[in-house]
Parts: sequence; structure tokens; C-alpha cells
Amino acid sequence: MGCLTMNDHVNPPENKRLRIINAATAVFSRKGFHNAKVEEIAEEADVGKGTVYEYFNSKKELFLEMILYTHDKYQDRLKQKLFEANTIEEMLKTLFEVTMQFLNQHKEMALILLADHPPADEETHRVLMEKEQQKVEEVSKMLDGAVDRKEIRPVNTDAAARVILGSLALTGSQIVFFENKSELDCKQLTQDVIDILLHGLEA
Amino acid sequence: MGCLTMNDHVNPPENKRLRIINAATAVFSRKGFHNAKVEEIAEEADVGKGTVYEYFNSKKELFLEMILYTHDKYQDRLKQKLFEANTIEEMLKTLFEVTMQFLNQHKEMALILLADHPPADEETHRVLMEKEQQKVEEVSKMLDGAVDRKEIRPVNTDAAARVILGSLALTGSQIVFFENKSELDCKQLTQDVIDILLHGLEA
Amino acid sequence: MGCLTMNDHVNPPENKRLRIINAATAVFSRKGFHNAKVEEIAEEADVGKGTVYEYFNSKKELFLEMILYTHDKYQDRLKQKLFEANTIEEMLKTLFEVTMQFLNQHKEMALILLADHPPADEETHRVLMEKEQQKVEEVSKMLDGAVDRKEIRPVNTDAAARVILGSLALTGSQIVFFENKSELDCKQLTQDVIDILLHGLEA
Amino acid sequence: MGCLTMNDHVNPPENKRLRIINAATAVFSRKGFHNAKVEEIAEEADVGKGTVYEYFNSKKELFLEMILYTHDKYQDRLKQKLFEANTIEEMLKTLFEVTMQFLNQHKEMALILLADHPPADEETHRVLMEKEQQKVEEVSKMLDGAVDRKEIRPVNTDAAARVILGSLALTGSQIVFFENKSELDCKQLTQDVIDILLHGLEA
DNA sequence: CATGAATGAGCGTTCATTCAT
DNA sequence: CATGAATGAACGCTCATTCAT
Repeated sequence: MGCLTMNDHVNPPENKRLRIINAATAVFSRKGFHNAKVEEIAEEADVGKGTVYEYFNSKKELFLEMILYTHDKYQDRLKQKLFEANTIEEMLKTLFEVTMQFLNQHKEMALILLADHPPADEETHRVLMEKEQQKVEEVSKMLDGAVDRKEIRPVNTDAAARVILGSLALTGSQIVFFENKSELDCKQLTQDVIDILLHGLEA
Repeated sequence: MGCLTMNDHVNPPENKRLRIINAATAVFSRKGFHNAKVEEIAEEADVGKGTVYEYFNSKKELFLEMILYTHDKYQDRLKQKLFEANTIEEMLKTLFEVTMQFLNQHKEMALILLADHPPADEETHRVLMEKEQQKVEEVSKMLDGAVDRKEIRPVNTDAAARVILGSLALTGSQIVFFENKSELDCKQLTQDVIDILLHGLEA
Repeated sequence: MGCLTMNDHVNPPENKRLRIINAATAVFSRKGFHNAKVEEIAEEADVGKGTVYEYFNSKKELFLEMILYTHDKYQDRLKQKLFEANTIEEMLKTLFEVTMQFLNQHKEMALILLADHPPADEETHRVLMEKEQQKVEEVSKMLDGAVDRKEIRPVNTDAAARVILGSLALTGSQIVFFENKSELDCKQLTQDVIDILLHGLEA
Repeated sequence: MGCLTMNDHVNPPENKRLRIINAATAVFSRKGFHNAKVEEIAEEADVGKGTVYEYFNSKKELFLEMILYTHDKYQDRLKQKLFEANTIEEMLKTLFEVTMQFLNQHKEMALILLADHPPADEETHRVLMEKEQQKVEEVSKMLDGAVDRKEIRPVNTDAAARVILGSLALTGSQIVFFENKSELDCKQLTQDVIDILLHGLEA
């Protein structure tokens, strides 16, 4: 767009910072934290290697900021959509749809967002764990609301949140890892998972 | 001890190979793939650094073999226990119990087994994906049996397998990451999860 | 203050150049040549980093100019004071006093002025050596005068200059490195050194 | 010599460690601490870059160990020779001769041994200061003995030690920096300096 | 087979210098 | 003249891998 040049003038530093974050997203996702080279990120962002260190103090910090940025983008989109959902089934559908859509758009990021293990160090790990725990709590609250509205049984909503997020993760990994699935299959899989979540396995 | 020396004589090579695998399990689990040093593994195995390369061609190969070995040990124990289970509920209970027990014993390994993204390279990633897919298929088969026995509804067993394994993973990560849970809480959480899996969320 | 602004108008470029030299003196003294950062000097001088390069072609050049400037300031003060001294003893006292006073005021600079080895490169080294040689020659001349006046024996004044300047350097380093000396001790040490220089060690 | 190969067998590690120390002496002396590259030291020692780190934890540590090693070598030779000296004049002659001889053989090292300022960091600086202080104290003791034997006046021996060591340093730097001096000039300069030290400047 | 000393490719980070504004 | 964002050459250090013994 023509306005890109304009943005360069309006907000040059943020613009460059964003370019680096986006490059980092791509490279870290392709290579993982340890195999990604700062130089490669700089190249992808079309800036000098030193410039990366003008905006971030270290590779680790860049990684963390990148995760947080992506995570927030995902959560914002999710919250906005969830606001429009009324029943628990609609909520689950929204949760799965938004997640799958996000994964399709950021296939590269998925491994990192889905996988919850320490990519770099104690500090990074701690932050990621907190984000994960937040997710569990948010879904838990969502379920509490549904219990109050008598939409679902008075189950242990903490346990239920884990069942839902776990299902979501493995369904998502399916999509990310095996690209040969048609969108139809994907929708069907989501539908079936939600059906099981709502009605259980038993006859 | 004297018997250690005896073992050295009875089966020196396999014994040493196993010592290295076990050391690798410990060190990789403590440090992760990239932060683990071959030298540290050698020390832990009480062999020379060069010896590691007598049994494994590279750090990557050692990592992969170690994962496979641990995975097999887990699956063997699981299969043996599942053999004794008759109903689907018993099976799920066994699946969760064996997994949690394993995680408690190999807390260190958990992050790597739970996390499903490439710790090293394409090849390793592929092998891990295959193992994961196998797991989905095995649970899927188990469910097919349950459907045949009319124990559970004729659901999409592929979807159901993902729901179960996903729930298992997130419940497990809870146990691994937050050590302050009592065993009681842990059992209760497992119980609640299985209840939701069997009977669903809906009222 | 208002007069600072006035100076800015009267002699802006020289003023800024001087501000940079003074900042360089402070920073180089605190950190040494290699650990001092041009950016830090710019900050201390309250100018932009680029501005430093308007007045000096490189970090090395700035360092050299700074040394020369400080050295000249020291020599000017020394010459002025030496003019008032009549006997060789008074001259030595003046030499020691002015030097010690200067060291106390520029403790930071001392290490660099005392140390006579290349802080940066060949060129800088050469210039510093020349300055040092000049010092030897000046003291030598001062001694020639004293010999002519029959104040001191007809010794090799070149050798004598080295004895004096060497004693000065080590006495000075004492003051710079060990700050816990009282001014009394300092004066006494100076007195004792001069006594030895004049009357020798022998009984 | 043929025995070099033999030494390789007798004491390989110490041999290599020594080769690195010697290479470090040469390179640090040529370039100074900050301009010396570890790789260059490794090349000079004819070992791989990594090998340097097998024997020393860091560039700084290597530098310090090199200084200590050279310093000790110098002091050992000095002590041994001083043992043979009886009068204070002989002692001073020995001190100057051994130092000058050492400087001629290790011209490269001289700048660092003579100059007493921090080449790298706080720790290194502290160690070098201690060594310097030791030297002052040793000379001081030597003088105390001479005072006891009524060889010299009861001067402040601390001050006298500084006069001597200072003269030594500046005389030495003369020799190191200006290579064009004949050995005769050198001996004469030394002789003149000692004369002044013993008999003073005054008529 | 076993060893561990030796190696060097590789990477994160720094900072003097430049130049568009 | 003044600026400071951008740059990339340079270097210390790590560690998987090799190979002589």
C-alpha cells in the first residue's frame, strides 16, 4: 500500500520494530529458538544485524516479545469473536474456529504456541507458563458462566478447561503438521471433537 | 558393587550403551536438547566423551534413540496394564494412571514427550510425529473396540482419540509443572476429566 | 546559567569542542581507552554522538588530543610555578608539589599520564613517547642550570632527570592508587624523596 | 633441540600450556591486551583456538597468568643474583643489571611490566598492584638491612625504595623504547644513575 | 574398544563510524 | 552544523566431533 511509505514517516521506529518482530516470528517458527540465527532474522527484516539490538537487548528478549505479541494478537481476536457467541456450543465452535484459522495463518508459529516447554531459559519458560495458565483460567471462567446458565452440568470446570484446551491443541497440531487435510475434513474433525466434548463418549 | 563388575563382563557393550542412554535421558531432561552437552552426558554415564560416539553417530542420533527407548518403555508398561482393563472407563483410568505415574517417575522427560515440536531437526521431528500419530491410532483402535462392544457411541474415533490424548497431555503438564499438587488433587482431577470425557459437558 | 548561554554565542564551536575534550578526559580516565564508548563521551558532553565526529576524526584522535590538552595544562601550570623557584631544592619541591596537586585533581587521568605504553596504536604511542622525552629533556636543562650555578655536582644530567622523574612517577602512583594516605603522609613522603635525591643514600 | 620431542612425551600438557603462555607473552606485548586476538595467540602457539580455552578460562585469565609467569621468572633470577651481592652498591648494580638484561630479552613484555595501569579489569589491576607493592616492600627491606649495617643513612626506606624503583623504570623504558643505544651507553647510564642514588645531587 | 586432548566452525553481541534529515 | 538511527566488521567463547594413542 502507498501508506507504507507514509507510515515510515509517521512512526519509523515502531515500524522497524514491527518488521523485526514479524521477521522473528517467521524465522523462529521455521527454525526454532536455538537454530534461528539473529543474522537471518535481520536479513528477513531487511535491516542490519546491529539494528536488531537497537530494539531488543538480546535474542532471548526478542523471542519473548515475539511470543507475547503473537499471543496477544490471537487472544484479542478470540475475545472479540467470543463476545458474539451465546451458547456454550457456539463458544466452543468459535474457540476452535478462531484457533484453527489462526493456526492456518501462522502455521509457522503454531509449534511454539502449542508446545509448552522451555525454549530458552527459566525466565522465558515462566512467562510462557503463566500465559498458558491464564488460558486455562479464562476457559474455566467461560465454563463457570455456562454452568450458572444451566447450559452444562456442574462439572469441575478446571478439569473441563483442560479437556477442551487439550483437545484443541491436538486437533490443531493435526492441522499444522499434516497439511494435506482438506478444509472439509478439518471442519468435520472440529465438529466431531465438539460433539464429544458436549455429549461424551458413552452410549 | 561386585555385581556391577559382573554385568560389565556379561554384557559390556549393551551395558555401556544403556548407561549412556540413561545418562542422556537424565541430562536432556534437565537441560533440553540444545543446552545439554555431550560431555556432561558422558560424565553422567561415567564413560569417556569419545565412547559416546562409539555407540551413537551424533548427539542428534543419541537424542532420538533416547526418546524412542523411553517411549517404548512407556508403551510397554501401558499395553501390559491395558490388557487387564475390560470396560472403556477402566481403560481410560489405566491410560491416565499409567501416564501420570510415568510422568511422576520421569518428570524430567515429560516436557520433551509432551511437547510435540522439533527439538533438533527435520528428521527427529518426523520420527516424533510418527510416534505421536501411532499413539492416536492406537487409542483410536481401542475406541473402535469399545464401539463394537456398544460400550460407547459410534463417534468419530479419530476425533475422540485426539480429545483423550489432548486432555491427557494438559492434565499431565499440570502435574509436571506445578509440583505442589497433592496426590489426592491429582487423582481427583483425573477422575473429573474422565467423567467429562465419558458423559460430556451438557446437562 | 545565563553566562553559559552567552558563551555558547560568543564561541560556540570551540566551546563545544572543549566540552567534548573535558567529557573525554572524564570518561577515558574512568574507563580507559578501550572500555570508553564514544556514546558515553557524547552523553557526558551533552552533545549528539555524531557531533563528536564533527570535531574529531576518530576515537583515537579524540584520545590523543585529550592527552595533549591535559598534558599542556599540566606543563603550563608547572612552568609558571617553576619560574618562582630559585634553588634546585625549591625546584624539586615545586615539581613534586605541582605534580601531586595535579594528580589529586585528575586522579582519573593519572594512570594514563603515568603509564607510558601504547593505549591504542603506534601513532599515539609515538606522540606520547615524544612528550615523555621532552619532559626528560626539560628537567635535564633545569639541572644543567643548577650545575652551572654550582648548586649541584656536575652529574650526568640526563641520568639525573630520569632518577627524578622516575621517583616522581612512583611517588605519584602511590598517591593515586592508595587513596587512604593522609595529606601529611604525602607531604612527608615527598620531603623524604627529595632529601634522598639531593643527599643520596650513603652515610 | 632434539629433546623438545622428548618433552612432548614426558609432559605434553604443561608443554602446550607453556607454548600458549609464551605465545601470549609475544602477542600481548606486541599488541597490548585489547588489540591482541585470541586466535592470533593460538596461531603463534601453533594450536587451535579452542585449545587455548582448554588451558585458560578466558582471555583475561590467560593475560594474568602470563604476567604472573613472567614476573616470577624475573624475580627468581633477581633474587638468585642479589644473594651474591654484599654491599648496597653491588645490590643496586645487580638490580639494574638483571632488570636491563631481562628487558633486553623480553623487550616485548617491558611495557606491561613497567606500566602499572589496568589492562583489563578490576581483578587484574588488583593483582598487578599487589605485585608492584611487593617489589617496593622487598627493596625497602633490602635497604633496611643496609641501614642496619650502617652502609647507608637512616633514611625513610619506603621513600628510598620508590626513588630506586622509579629510576629503574625510567632508565629501563629508555632502553626499551630507544633501541639505538649502545650497550656502553646503557652501562654508563646505569652507572650514573646509581652514583646519583648513592651520593645525591648536591655538591 | 576406550579415551580425552585438540580442533575450528559458528554465533551472539558490541560499538566505532556513517549519513540522511 | 547537529543529530542519532542504522550498520556490519570484528571478536570472544562454546561445544560437537575427530583421532592418535
